Amino acid sequence: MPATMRDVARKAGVSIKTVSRVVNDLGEISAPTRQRVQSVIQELGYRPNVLARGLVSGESLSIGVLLPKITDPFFPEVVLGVENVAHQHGYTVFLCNTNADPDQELAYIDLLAGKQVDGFILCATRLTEEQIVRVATQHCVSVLTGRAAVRAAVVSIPGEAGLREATSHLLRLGHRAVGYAGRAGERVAGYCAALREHGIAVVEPRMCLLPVASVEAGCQGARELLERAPELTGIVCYNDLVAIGVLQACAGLGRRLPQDIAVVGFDDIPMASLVAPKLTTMHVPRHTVGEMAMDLLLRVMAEQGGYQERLEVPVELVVRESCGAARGV
Amino acid sequence: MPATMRDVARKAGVSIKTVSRVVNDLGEISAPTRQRVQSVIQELGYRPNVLARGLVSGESLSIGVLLPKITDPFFPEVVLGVENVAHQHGYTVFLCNTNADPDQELAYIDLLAGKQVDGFILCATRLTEEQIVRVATQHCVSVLTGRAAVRAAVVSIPGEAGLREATSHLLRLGHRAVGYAGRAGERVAGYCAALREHGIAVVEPRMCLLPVASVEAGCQGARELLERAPELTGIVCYNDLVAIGVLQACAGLGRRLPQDIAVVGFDDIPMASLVAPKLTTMHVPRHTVGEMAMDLLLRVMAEQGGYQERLEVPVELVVRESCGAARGV
DNA sequence: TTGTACGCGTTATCAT
DNA sequence: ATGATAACGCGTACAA
Repeated sequence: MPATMRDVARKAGVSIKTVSRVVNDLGEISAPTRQRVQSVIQELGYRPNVLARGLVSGESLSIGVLLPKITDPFFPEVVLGVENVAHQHGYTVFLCNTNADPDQELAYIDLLAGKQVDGFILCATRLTEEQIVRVATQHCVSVLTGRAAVRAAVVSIPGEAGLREATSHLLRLGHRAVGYAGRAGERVAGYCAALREHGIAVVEPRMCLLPVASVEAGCQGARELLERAPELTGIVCYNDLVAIGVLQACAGLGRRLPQDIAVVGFDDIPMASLVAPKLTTMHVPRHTVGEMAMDLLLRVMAEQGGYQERLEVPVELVVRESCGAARGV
Repeated sequence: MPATMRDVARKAGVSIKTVSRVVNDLGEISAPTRQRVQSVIQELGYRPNVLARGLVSGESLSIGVLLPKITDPFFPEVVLGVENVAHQHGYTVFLCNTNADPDQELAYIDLLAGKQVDGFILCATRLTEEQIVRVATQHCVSVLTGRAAVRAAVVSIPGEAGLREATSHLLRLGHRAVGYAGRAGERVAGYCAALREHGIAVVEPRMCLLPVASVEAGCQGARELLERAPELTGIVCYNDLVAIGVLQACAGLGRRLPQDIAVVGFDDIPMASLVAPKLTTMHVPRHTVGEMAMDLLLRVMAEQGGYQERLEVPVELVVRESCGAARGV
């Protein structure tokens, strides 16, 4: 059993309150007493019980980070960024994998609320906007999402603008038959918008909507897509995982990159520059994103309620090899 | 402010204890009372304060997972495995990045001890064995390491045996001039052992000892290594990151794989099968490893003290393309 | 079946 | 400068 304040107090021959004073460095205490207490603390290896302290103060100095799955290469760097600033401010982070299941998200929020966490960071949440708002009114929350309208404190990844840029890149390179592979949502919208801007018709068979964004799904999807629309000379993807799957499918089908077909990804995960050919992709500063999310949460917690703000993550096209226009790394 | 037991008790017109009884489902209560209390609980959205409960019970139902950096692709899957079984048993996990710095490890252990965590999982710890033992006597600890002798509860990754197998593979393929790139420790030892078994001299210049195991370090190291020992026809690596770095260096130097030179990695991280050529490597069942570590910790926590056990992780050679003997994926 | 009283380790109020 | 004492929210003896 670890030593308590009482133990220290007894052994030092002072009251509990006095021990509390030296532990919390509250001044109002004589030098000799402080010395004595401090040495007893050392001797007993006393360490304050943060839980008991939290019971009084009402804060646990812990936060919860919810994400679909830490094995998705997008998240580790984000989590690192979150943890860095959290730790800097005295917070510890609970990591929770929700499997992209809203019920599990809700369950975890409940669980952590019971542990009195001071705030939540919801990454790529699958909750409805209504649910998010509800959670945000009951707790301090910062949301990391690609979705457009969320009335909460959100760090927003501009999926639509990003895919618009990616698509435009291919279009500018002269591609006309450009397809899309990935999940539904803002990102396809960006793809469609770019086509329209360039006066190109959006045709259904050139889009392959995937339920999940993984290498396997991308590979399978690309196979179907290229069978359905063999005229494609370019494919823009929901993210890098899908793009890598597309790469594999092309390799299997004997379509060479970038000569026969161009591929663009999104996220710039570490893998992106290691596959062959190196992936052209939209770079997302994931570590910074994590820092932004935590910084934002700190503000939400400071405001204590209903705080709203919207931060846009800067994304940037990184041209590599997979689209035949290598200008950089 | 969330509702407390007292609020519920007052509103339901019963005592606190009665509320406690229904919350903890302790029987000894009449059906109508239970009904009434339960409905008030719903109404007020009451949720037990786990911290307060822990103050009494002495357990927080939280554990801490310490690792160098979650962005190292080895860890996410491990953490997922840990969290899966932790969650199954009612535990929540604090994730802590220690930057491979023993001081930060110790600091985090102290911090989490203050939060009354019930146990720690130390991944790839940089603590000395003495320090580990000390921590393990004060707390419930399970250690994930490649190191040989640690008197604690450990999940051991057989680095020596693994590298012996990797090296032997190249040797069996006819390679004689085989080098090593990576950190010092058991793994080089395995490399040396394999050479000796095959009657090949261990020569210093063929080994490149790296301070860190990263793609960059591997790339740089391989450049130096191949300059120093151009006769090499094979390089076994500390892990896949280093191996991928070696791949890059070879590409830069115009050495083709696997014709000119063979490369073997360790860990079988997701990237390993996505780079070109696909990496031959020692597969480590990382998700299982995480489960093992948490299962072990559960046993340690159950025993309450000085529990020792040693689990060996099964590793397995996966032959792909990078060593010119593709037989599988 | 239900309630009272105390303790868990800490902070905070108010005396002294 | 120092110390009683009452919270904080909950479990557990022990009564009633």
